[in-house]
Amino acid sequence: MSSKRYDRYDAAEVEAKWRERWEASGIYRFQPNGPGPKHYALTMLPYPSGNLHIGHWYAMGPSDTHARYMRMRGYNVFFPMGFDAFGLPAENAAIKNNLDPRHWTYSNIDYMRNQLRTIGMMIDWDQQIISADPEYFRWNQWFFIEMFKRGLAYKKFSAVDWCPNCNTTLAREQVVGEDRHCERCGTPVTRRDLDQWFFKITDYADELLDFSQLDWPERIVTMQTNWIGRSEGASVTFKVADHDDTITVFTTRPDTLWGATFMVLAPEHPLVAQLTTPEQRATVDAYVAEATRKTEIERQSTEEGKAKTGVPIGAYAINPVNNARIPIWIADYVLVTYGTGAIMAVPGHDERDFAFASTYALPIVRVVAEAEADAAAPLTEAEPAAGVAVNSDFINGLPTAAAKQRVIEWLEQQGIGERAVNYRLRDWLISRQRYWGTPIPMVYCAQCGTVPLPEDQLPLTLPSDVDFKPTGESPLKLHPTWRFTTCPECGGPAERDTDTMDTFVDSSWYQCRYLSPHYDKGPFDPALAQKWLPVDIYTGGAEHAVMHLLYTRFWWKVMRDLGLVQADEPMQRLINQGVILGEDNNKMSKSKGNVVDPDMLAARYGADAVRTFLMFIGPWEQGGPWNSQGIEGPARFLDRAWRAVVEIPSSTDAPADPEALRRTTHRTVKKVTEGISRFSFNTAIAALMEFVNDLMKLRETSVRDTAAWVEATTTLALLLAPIAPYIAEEIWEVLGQDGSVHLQAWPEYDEALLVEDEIELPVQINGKIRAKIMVAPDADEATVIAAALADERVMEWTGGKTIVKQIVVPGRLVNIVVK
RNA sequence: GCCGAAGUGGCGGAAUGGCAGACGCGGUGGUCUCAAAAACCACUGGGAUAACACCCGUGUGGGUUCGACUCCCACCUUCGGCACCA
Repeated sequence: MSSKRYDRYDAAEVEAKWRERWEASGIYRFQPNGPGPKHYALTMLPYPSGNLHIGHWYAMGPSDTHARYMRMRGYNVFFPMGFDAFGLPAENAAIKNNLDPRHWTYSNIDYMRNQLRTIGMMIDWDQQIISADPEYFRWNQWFFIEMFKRGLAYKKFSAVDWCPNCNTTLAREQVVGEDRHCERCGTPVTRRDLDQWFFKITDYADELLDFSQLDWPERIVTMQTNWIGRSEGASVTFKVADHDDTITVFTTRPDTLWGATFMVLAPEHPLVAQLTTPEQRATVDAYVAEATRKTEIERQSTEEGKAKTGVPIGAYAINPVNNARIPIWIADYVLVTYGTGAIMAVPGHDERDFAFASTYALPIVRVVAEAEADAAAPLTEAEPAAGVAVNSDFINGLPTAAAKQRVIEWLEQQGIGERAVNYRLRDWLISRQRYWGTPIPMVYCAQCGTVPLPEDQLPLTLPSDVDFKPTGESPLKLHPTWRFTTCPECGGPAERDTDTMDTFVDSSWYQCRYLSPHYDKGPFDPALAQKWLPVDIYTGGAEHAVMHLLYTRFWWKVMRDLGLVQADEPMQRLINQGVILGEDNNKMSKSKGNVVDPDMLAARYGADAVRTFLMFIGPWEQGGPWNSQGIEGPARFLDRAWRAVVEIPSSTDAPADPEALRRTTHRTVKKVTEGISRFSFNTAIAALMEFVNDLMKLRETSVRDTAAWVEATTTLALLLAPIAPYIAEEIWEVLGQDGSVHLQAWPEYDEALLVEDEIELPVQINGKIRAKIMVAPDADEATVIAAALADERVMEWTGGKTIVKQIVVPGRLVNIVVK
């Protein structure tokens, strides 16, 4: 042991030292062909807002801990980082402060990269990607064109969601909440009719519903499943009386066709205008106008089931099963965006139809009952439950499931319907009327139509001399020259698409690009992709459940179908960390004044302490409130760990058992190993705290001069390495060990050392603990019971009573049941 | 309304059928100091007691079990997600 005195651990100094040394020695460099099985650990890349907040630390520190742990376990770990650099804040800053979004973004990135370095992650910055780099977004454009060629990218004129604050359209996933507000800024969206680009994610709807190859949180699986919203049923075509037109509806209950007593079209349904009779024209026009106004302003305020409104259009449809003339109505409870925008109304067995029929005195017929005999039972409310068909001709008596099948067969025979599946999922709208994104690489030519740019014209970059005005039109459209070009096919005059892509495009495939960020023969190097993809563990927030996490699965499947990747899913395992709240238990926000500044904390306590505390707060997946006093605990713990190793005790005369220390060491290895491997960082740290507490006591005993002490302290450094990488490295160095602690193998524990010579066993009488006995851990049942019954306290409780039963759980307890 | 998760000391949490409250924060008392800070030591769920014994205790009410924070049923509360999806 050196005679040097280490009296204070100076986190700032030590951390700065190791940051430099690590970077100089390149211990975190990506080694694509290095030894060990590959492990690709990925954490969601940050947006370069300009400042790293505590939530970033919470997401990244523990991810880094697990990645470091895997590396010490012998895996060749890739744990990259980059920046999701396109997006509105940069452009809004441009408008507000007259700053170039490019400059704003890239200077933020430089600043944040330094903040990220502070955390102490094992990032190889040579692998970084920045999505706003032309060498990156060029491949967004390449993918777009590939998808266009395969019909997976298409342009459509339709009613779309518009955020009046962000001044752009949004994808359906990006409109949230009851009031249908913009996911980004919270402003309620409106509707606009626009010509926009879509990615055909619905082509993959069924495959996206298959989660069998994923180890993802149940919550996310459920959210995606609900979002995709598959429902099975039939499409049925109704003739319109005295018209050549037909109306097709989607129903999940073809078995209730005999109960369809009217039909309802969405007010926006294209046939409304043609079918409305002259007498009804005025009423219908007024209703349609009102519905349009409502949808634009407040959409459907879903005051559950209340006040369903509608008007008849004067036309009638023919119910194909019984040739009944049923009136056609329009009502805004039927949505033009779902199914065919038209329904057959079965008031007897659908709550909404029942409410509507009740309001407008339309006939209600029972066609499902609990038993055939109940065919005439009155209906006082809708009965959507399954049963048996009644009043339904050839399906009478059939249970609902069989009845559905029978009717579908009949419809198919008649040629008026077929089995059909409907999804709630809509295609992904990716056009954005903004500047700071990937330009859409398409050209519109009067002669040749819509033409993709040839590959040698990629990347199509953004002009820098742009006037940023929140006009609702893309600044690219207002640029004097940018949009004007020549047609790649005929060479004639043509115009570019002036919208840019949704920034969720950037993050849909970025994990592939990290492997070869400067590769220029394709989106990524296929050899590296072959070895390193898919991602093994992906960590990040759950707020992306039906946006990024759905888009990236879709994108991956497209890449697979393009032959770029092999697996079926992009990220094997997903862990969602929780959210760090302010001390007041509210979401951190500047306006609430409850924001915690990680830079300040790192300066005061050290990055190690901040990391450790964040992991110690509680289960990572749960998040929780910050506690500015709470960080003192982990800070003290690290300081004590340091002192346990370096402080020279005044005396080591007190006797102690080195074997007991060895057992403690090995038990700690087991607990920490189990904790980190199941992302239960808090219990791993608690085990280390106990260990350090023990070491603090034992350092003033004779064990300090034994091999057991050396084993304990080196093990401490190793176990601490993934959690608090700086202090672990410093301890490692002080212990005189060679190389970096981060290049060492994770310690193994010896099972034999986990066993105590003698254990304390609680003895219960009738399920209540009354005594404790000392026995050998492997003592047999008879021995244990004998020892228990011989115990003085046990005899007091059993005296004069009959022993009915004796339960011995080896190593855990004894229970004696008496009467 | 539907779906999902969660309710444990003053606080964050631990224990997933076997000693409830590990570990940490906070608190109380003490040591050191001229004093303070830091550090260290002891105690810290409630009742009761001089102290022990003992009794109660994991949202509420039932149940299963030798034994339940843990499993089952019903309910309450909180937080998320979806919400006229035919």
